Amino acid sequence: MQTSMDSFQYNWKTPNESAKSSQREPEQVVSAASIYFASEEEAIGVEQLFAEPEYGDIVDTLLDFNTCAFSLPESYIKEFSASESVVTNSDCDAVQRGLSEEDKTREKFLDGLSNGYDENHCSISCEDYLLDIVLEEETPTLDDVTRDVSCIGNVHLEKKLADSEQGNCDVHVLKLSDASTSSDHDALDKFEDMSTDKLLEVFRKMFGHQTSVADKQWLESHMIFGLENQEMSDKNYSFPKSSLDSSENQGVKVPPACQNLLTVSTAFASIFNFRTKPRVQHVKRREHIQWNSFKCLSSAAGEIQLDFPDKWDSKELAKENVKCDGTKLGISEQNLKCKPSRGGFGRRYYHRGAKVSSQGLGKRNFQVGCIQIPPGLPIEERLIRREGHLSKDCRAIRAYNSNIHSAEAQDDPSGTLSDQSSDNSSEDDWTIGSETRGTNQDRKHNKYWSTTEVLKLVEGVSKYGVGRWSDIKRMFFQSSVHRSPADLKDKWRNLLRASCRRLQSRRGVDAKKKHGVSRIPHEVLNRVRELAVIYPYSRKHRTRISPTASLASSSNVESDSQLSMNEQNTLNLTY
DNA sequence: TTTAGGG
DNA sequence: CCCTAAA
Repeated sequence: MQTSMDSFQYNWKTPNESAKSSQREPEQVVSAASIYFASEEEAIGVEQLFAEPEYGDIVDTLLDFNTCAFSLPESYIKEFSASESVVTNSDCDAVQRGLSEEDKTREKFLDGLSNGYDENHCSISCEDYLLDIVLEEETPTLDDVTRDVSCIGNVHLEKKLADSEQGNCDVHVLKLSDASTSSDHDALDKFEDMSTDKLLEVFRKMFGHQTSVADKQWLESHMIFGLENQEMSDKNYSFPKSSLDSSENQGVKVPPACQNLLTVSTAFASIFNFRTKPRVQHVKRREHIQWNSFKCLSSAAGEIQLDFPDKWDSKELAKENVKCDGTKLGISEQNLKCKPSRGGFGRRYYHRGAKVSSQGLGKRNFQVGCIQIPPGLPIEERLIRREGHLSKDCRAIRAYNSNIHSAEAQDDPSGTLSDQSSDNSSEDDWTIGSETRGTNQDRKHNKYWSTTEVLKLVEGVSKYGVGRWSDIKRMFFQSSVHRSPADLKDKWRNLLRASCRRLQSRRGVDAKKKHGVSRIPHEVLNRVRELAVIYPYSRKHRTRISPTASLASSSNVESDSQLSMNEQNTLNLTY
């Protein structure tokens, strides 16, 4: 059986020793590691842990070594646990004896260290600790243990043969600071005078618990350090002057080198105190679809700092949110956008930082976030239908539903509608306007206005006047679900513009006629103009029209006379 | 909810 | 057609 040490990546033993020990008694190669705590707090934490009754048995033998092992990956821990690694030079059997018995206890001990403890944190602490460990390949002399002051900011791990005559028992001394050695020569001298047994006894009195570690050096170091910690606590964590090598250390200031020690010791303290260090909470930026929620949250909270994407405009969204298209995944587009970033028709995306008004979202309370609709699940349009006018959300949902039922008609079921027979003729000559424009499925319908519809609109305006779009809709477009009062208004405005354009530039109109864009009969346009005179659209609109109209009238006498003539006709017209 | 008006 | 402010 190989020694556990051999598998340890750090070469705890010199090759010589390793060979020696494996030659002799491979299974009895033992190592002991001692930890010198750099602060009293840490030492107390360990002491308290050791004082736990259930751990009392293993404390004496496994404690220090487990401390090291715990800093290692689990595999190492297992290996360490498997090998009864801590043996005193005085009693190697004790460990073996206790091991089988204390196996469970030790596991519990190790579990306890990590129990309720964030694994990451633990490993981080251990990593930090390990990073600071510097192993010495050379076998230090006895003097090194006592004199060596490696305050280079690193833990100095010294491997030492505690007793060359009992070479099968290694003692690894893990020093966190040199404070113990150089400064307290007095104490050290005292301890040196003691016999090992005496030291053991003193140690037990000092620390209040039993230990089977009978290595003299180990005992001395621990006791000296204990004394030092006492001193250190009195000085409020300022290191003893002597402990800080040559440079004088004044007051509370801790030299950088020793800050490292504190770091290390903190790692230990946190482990032994079962305390979790406060961890930095990272706010991860999530998918774009949820980003708006984050944004609103942040604005609500006011303090949360988020990593906003640099680019949050239409193009990025269009690229990255393809899957988020409301028509594809049932996510209402309205919830993805806040403010128009580009004009025109078609899909629009919104700049960051804009507000979403409740109006834009309809009645429902989808202020932020998105509507997740399970695929394949149709949505009840009626729930959000408003009086023949489909809300935007409803339209998006309709588009979604129409995707599901591909064969379904574009019109709504119309079961709620009263009469449809009246304008069958007008619906015949609808032309789908945007079919050539790509997939603008989120638009309402893209149906060009037919001539009959325009006539109906003119009729309605002549009857109700301009502005009573709801009435006109109710009277003349009752069955036309796709024509909302707003649509009528818009169409009227367009008609008005068209009529003015015609006066303004005959060439432009002709060109448009060539392209088939305008198929509105002249008579209709003239009639529109008449009505515009009778029913002023609005002051703003008039001011916009009037200059052109006056211009047209001045340049074109015929149209002017025509206008007056039409005015006359208007009075006689009965629709 | 409807209308006006900007886009 | 869409969107929003205002009524």
